[in-house]
Amino acid sequence: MFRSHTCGELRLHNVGAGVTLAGWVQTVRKFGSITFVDLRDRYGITQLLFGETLNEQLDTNPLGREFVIQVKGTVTERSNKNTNLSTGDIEVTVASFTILNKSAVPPFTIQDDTDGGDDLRMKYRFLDLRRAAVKRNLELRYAVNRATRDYLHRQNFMDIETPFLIKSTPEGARDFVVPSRMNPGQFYALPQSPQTFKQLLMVSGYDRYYQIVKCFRDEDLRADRQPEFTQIDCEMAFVEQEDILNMFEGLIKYIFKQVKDIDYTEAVERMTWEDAMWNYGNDKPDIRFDMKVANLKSAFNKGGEIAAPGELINGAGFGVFDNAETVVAIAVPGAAEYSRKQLDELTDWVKRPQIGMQGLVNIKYNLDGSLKSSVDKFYNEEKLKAIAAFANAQPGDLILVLAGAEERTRKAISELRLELGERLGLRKKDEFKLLWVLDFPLFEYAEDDNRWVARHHPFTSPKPAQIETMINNSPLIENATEYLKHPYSNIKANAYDMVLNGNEIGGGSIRIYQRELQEKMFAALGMSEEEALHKFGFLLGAFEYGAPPHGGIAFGFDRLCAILGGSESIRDFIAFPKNNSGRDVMLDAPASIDNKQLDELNIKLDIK
RNA sequence: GGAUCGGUAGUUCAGUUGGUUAGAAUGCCGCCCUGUCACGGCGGAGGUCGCGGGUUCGAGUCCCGUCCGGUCCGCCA
Repeated sequence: MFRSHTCGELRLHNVGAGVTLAGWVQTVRKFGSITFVDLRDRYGITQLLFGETLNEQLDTNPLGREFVIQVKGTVTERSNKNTNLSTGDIEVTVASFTILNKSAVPPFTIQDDTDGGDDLRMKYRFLDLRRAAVKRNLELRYAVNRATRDYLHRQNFMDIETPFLIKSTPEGARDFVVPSRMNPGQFYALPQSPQTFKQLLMVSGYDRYYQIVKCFRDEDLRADRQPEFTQIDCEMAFVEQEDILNMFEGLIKYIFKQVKDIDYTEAVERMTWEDAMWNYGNDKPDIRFDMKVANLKSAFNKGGEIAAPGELINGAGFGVFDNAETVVAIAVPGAAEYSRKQLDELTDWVKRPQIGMQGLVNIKYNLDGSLKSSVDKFYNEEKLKAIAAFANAQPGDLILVLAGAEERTRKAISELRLELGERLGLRKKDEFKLLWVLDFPLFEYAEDDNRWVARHHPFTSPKPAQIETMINNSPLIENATEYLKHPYSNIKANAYDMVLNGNEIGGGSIRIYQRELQEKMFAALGMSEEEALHKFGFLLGAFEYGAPPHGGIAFGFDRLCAILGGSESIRDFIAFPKNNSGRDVMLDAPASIDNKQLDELNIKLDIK
């Protein structure tokens, strides 16, 4: 028997018991003739006491950090207890020990507050994983996994595996490709998601499917993006959007309860995509705090008069806002006291190339009701007051105004809102706020190709009332600059995103299930009939054999875990993640392969 | 594809306007220590300042190039 107990389970009631423990040496503390050793395994730490009789043996077989040892001894009550340790009431007085394996000195300390940098920890990930902090993340991940399976199983969902070696469909993200040795010159693609397979499963009658599954996308990475990542992929037949929303807010609430012991009893808020963009400048707003975006453009008319709040007047503003396509503002609560330096710093912040604004106008709405702005020469106090009213500002608030091109400005004010929310401590890590964003546009205009692309994916169904609009209008865009006037711009999709604290954690749609409509959709995306058949003939064919109405959703599993764990980076929640450049620094992958392999695959390299 | 920050001891970092022998903490090694748990005390070893080139009497420091890493923009149906 290697061990009778783990290093996390011995308590006072075990005192007197003879035990055998095995684990890693965390620390050695020597005091002349006695030595304390903290023994660590997955379950915890137990203090070992090596008495005088073992001194000679310790001298000839010294213990170092991360040595793997086995000890036999007796559980004894400590004279000095350690309240920071679950096993802190006891220690094991060692009778004999065996070094099972030695360890080189680890390149960083195996502690919560390790001295190792990210790069080093990734290179020695197997050591990093020994740290309790990382272990807790993986435990949380497993808890989310278990809760998900538990809930979906009880709702009659069936886990069905779908293939990883599939066909490339160059719509959307870049595919990872795998050469086929048996089919020279041909390649598999790794799935960006099991999308078409789960739809085929619906046609096959497996009306509730799920899979916690790896997906692959060959795009540039971020702290919250990996080339291979995990989705909770779900699909249901015979459902409407409402059924999906209910089923999956149930799932998330169940996960909250099981993993975080949070009773999320209130209904998940819902918001249309247009409202999200209008009020937050963002399709995934963080609604833990208010600070809504005020659209000042509507506050001015051509003559420079200011309209009453709520009264919409189209036309340009005046002064510094002349010619601006969009003028937006946020009222930052209690920030009227910001110093000149702080305001300058904020101005620099929005001028960074990542934000790309020309400048930032500020209006201080002082507690005494007076107003002071960076544009006093353009606006008298009365007008500033009207702006403040438009921005829903209270005395003590700082109103920040951005002006410029619609898309960029809206994105910038959204970033500014999040930044100030962060600085004011309004984005609390332990507060969780869910949101459904609904009614996304079906199409997006792709400037580069002058054509429509599916905003979600090409299997998403339009709102039923707008199917006619799609069928009866040609997708051709006569005048690229006026694509917004094309009827397709206004078609909304049966698509929905679930947003948690400003992060998109899941998205899905009610799918198209009739061949004709699906063909029409491919055509709308500029695909020829031939092309559509070549790429998606199998799906179109399947739709001819009794495809049921269906829809689904996919959650970003890694990201969900990271948010529940209070972290920005999903890497901390993946056992063996890749770095920023898609490299596994431990394996040193990707790597070149030898010529024999290349020959077998009929591949010749021509590296530029 | 682009922006930006960083690369100095095993590790995390400091290093002034370019100026004598490049420091701290921690880790490591040795000695001492019977109640520690971030143990403590004394001593010691440890450096191609990422790499290449340039400016200079002199470069860790300035310039150019390059490699590696972080963050972000583009991209991610």
